[in-house]
Amino acid sequence: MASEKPYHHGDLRQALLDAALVILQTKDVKALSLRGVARQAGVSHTAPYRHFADKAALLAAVAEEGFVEFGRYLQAAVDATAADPVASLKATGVAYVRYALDHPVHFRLMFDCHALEPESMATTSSLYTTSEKTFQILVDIIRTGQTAGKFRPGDPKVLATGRWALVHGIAMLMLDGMLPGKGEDAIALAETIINDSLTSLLCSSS
Amino acid sequence: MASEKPYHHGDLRQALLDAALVILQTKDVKALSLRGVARQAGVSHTAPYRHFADKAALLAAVAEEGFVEFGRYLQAAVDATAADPVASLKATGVAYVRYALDHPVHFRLMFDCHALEPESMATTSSLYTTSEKTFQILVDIIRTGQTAGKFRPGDPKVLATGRWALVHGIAMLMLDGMLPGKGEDAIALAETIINDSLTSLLCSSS
DNA sequence: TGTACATCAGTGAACGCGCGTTCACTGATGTAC
DNA sequence: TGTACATCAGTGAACGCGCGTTCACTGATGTAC
Repeated sequence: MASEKPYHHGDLRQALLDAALVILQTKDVKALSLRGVARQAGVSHTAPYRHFADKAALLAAVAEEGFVEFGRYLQAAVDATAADPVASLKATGVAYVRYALDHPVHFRLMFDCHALEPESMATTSSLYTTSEKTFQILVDIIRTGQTAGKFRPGDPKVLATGRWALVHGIAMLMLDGMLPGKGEDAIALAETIINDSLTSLLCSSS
Repeated sequence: MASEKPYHHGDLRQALLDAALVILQTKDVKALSLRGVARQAGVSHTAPYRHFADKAALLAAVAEEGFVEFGRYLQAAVDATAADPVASLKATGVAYVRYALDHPVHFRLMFDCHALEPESMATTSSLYTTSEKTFQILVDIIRTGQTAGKFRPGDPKVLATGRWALVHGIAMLMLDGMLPGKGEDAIALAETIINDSLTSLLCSSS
């Protein structure tokens, strides 16, 4: 029986992150408190301080975990369309929006955390590199497509930023309830917009 | 001398909204409290209840004021380019981003408020119609451009949504510190992306 | 013009709440000899 | 194998804070006669 809960937890750090995940699935960002996370993990409200310097550090860790999972969504889309950069760009765009709709509160938190004060950069620097990697997926697709002569020339970072902004905007507007449709209808709308706007990237010759 | 502050304020409702504006210029969204607004307005912290049912109602009013000002930014861009729908679309896009960078906290609040519970819809319905009007500016440009044969055919609402998502994404990513550059450099990057992506809307014949 | 009264706008004390953080502590674990 | 001790992980009381909201109130205004 594991009912005899031991004094030492084993891996409280991970348990706290999992608890935060549970909370994010049902509550608002502002409901994500240090005390609430500890409560959800079934531990005293000061225990988290053994594993995180302060609340900001915990939030940054939660955000980073989000980026890792987010990266999986995008990578899966790339893997499914490896041979075709155009299809990859479409698929990652849809995956981007899908992640946001699947994890609305987490998604918001991930980008909120980026706006933290520079002083707390130290605790969040790994968050920064993780999110950088996510963006890199997009840049790589563009570069591959350019090499293959599918996409028009231009700084791949700038082109990727344009795609990024588009899908990020779709995701955000949907989370804020500004666009019509729910669930798969919303995804369908996102797909339409993503595909429509893709022509601006294509080589006119192809 | 107006130093003899009268018991009755005169127009406390507007004064509270102005006070909220002042706070939004320097503080975070979560620092925008009912008590803080009253403090800023130099009035007791219960006085706002004479003019707003609760905190949500005050925030909704602040958000709505934001959309009005936001609409002025966009309309000015349209007016400056009235004859040319393509130029209008570029100009409104840049104006969109500029408003967000000029009023970062307010901008965030405006879209956060939209995600309020349906139960508080009653207090915020005028917020909804105001923000609808703002979107309508974009739709009108597209429609005009289509009539003039500049833009490709298609549901103007869907096309407008694509443009909206793009500029909204740029604005959001910039506010979250995810894109490089500050001030006019940031605007320049936004302009590049906006102009680049415009080709997907143009008629290939023109 | 004057007076009685209803209405409205703003006050200040009080409520209960959850929060982040600190502190001295205790229970459990591992390590050196 | 056994014991002493340092180290680590989690506890629970306590702190001060700002918040949204309620309540009975008081000061000011306007209106009916």
